[in-house]
Amino acid sequence: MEDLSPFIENVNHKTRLSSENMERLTTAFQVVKVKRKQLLIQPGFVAKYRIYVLKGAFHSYVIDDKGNEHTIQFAVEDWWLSDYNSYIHQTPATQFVEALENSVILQIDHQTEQQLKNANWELATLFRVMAEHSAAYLARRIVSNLTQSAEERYNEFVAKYPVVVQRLPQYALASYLNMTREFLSKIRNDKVRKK
Amino acid sequence: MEDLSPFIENVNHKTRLSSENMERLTTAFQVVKVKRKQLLIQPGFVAKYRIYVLKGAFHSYVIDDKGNEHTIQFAVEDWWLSDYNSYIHQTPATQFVEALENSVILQIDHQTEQQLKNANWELATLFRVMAEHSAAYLARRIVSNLTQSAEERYNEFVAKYPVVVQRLPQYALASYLNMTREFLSKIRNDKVRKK
DNA sequence: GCAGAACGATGAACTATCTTAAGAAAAACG
DNA sequence: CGTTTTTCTTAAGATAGTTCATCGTTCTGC
Repeated sequence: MEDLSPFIENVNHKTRLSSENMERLTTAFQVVKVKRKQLLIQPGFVAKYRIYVLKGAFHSYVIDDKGNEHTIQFAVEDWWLSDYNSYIHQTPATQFVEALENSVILQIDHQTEQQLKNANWELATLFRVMAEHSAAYLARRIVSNLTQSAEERYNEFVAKYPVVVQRLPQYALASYLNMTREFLSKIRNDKVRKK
Repeated sequence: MEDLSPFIENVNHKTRLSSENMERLTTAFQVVKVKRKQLLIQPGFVAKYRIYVLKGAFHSYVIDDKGNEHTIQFAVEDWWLSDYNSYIHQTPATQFVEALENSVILQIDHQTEQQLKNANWELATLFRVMAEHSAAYLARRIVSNLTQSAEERYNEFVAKYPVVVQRLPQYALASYLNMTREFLSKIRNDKVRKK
């Protein structure tokens, strides 16, 4: 049996739910174990699930015309993840969502989410707040990509998520920060030498 | 008297409202005329309003440490705009929102929006759908910034918003596409010569 | 615990994009 | 309208970031 308390706290932090509604919500999610390298979402298929990470790490990425992989999003414990375009609009995904470690997730499928939102005020509010927070977060990320140099973006990420950095493969972090793995390697090393 | 029909259609396209609720919604917005160069939102002040453009054009931008302006977002007729981080979380803004032309907007203040969302199911749904669409849109934009070259980003923008391009100052478009005005100028000219 | 694969470091050559500067064109506004 | 201000173009030199190729290291699955 998995411990759902991080999930419950995460949700209550967005909007306080009555215990019946929390019960409704948690039973709407399934616990799923996922092996490293396993794909949860693939281009061409509609993203059926919204995912919450109980344990482990994921990244979502696209592959461009030249065959290069670009990490769009990370998720470790207590983070949410999907291909939002695909999930929200129920259109075919363009992203891969892949486990970076053996992981345990909670997932809710789109149809169940719709039912909850239509049937229940508090739960509708929860999903609204989640969408608002996502939008605000993505807007911040766009600003940082528009205004900062590669090195500044790296420094910001390290400052914000010092623990996460340790767990991510460097090539994935590099492409998330919009630079090559080689250049990230150089940045890190220049930093060490300066000391 | 302004014609609100584009606004009404825009809203109904997101979620169908009963006529009473549409009435509630429209009366919650104020019509405001704005002169070119006028600022609707400024860094340091909390963004009080969510803005819908009835007529005219706007851009939001930040100014970085070196004094360079970066356009984050455009809005012409039938688009929505704010500093979402500031508006959603009611924290001080980091962006300017400036009129590029003499314009007419509809605006709703944060408190009124909260009241509508708390009092009314349909209207809460509307704002949820808006947030979901914003998040999905911003996610697409991040992907395009991560995977495309400067020229590809420009081509995509022209293909998507051919009319809008005509109306925007080139310096604003350049910074929105994450390049210098000079480089955008070069791209456009190379294109003409190739013909 | 070992073999094979995946990952990270390094350096040299290269290129996309930026910077600076100055003049030309266009637009704003009295 | 005319003039003042803003925006756009051009071009040369500079640089942040990429590409490619290679090698050592670290995982990882069996």
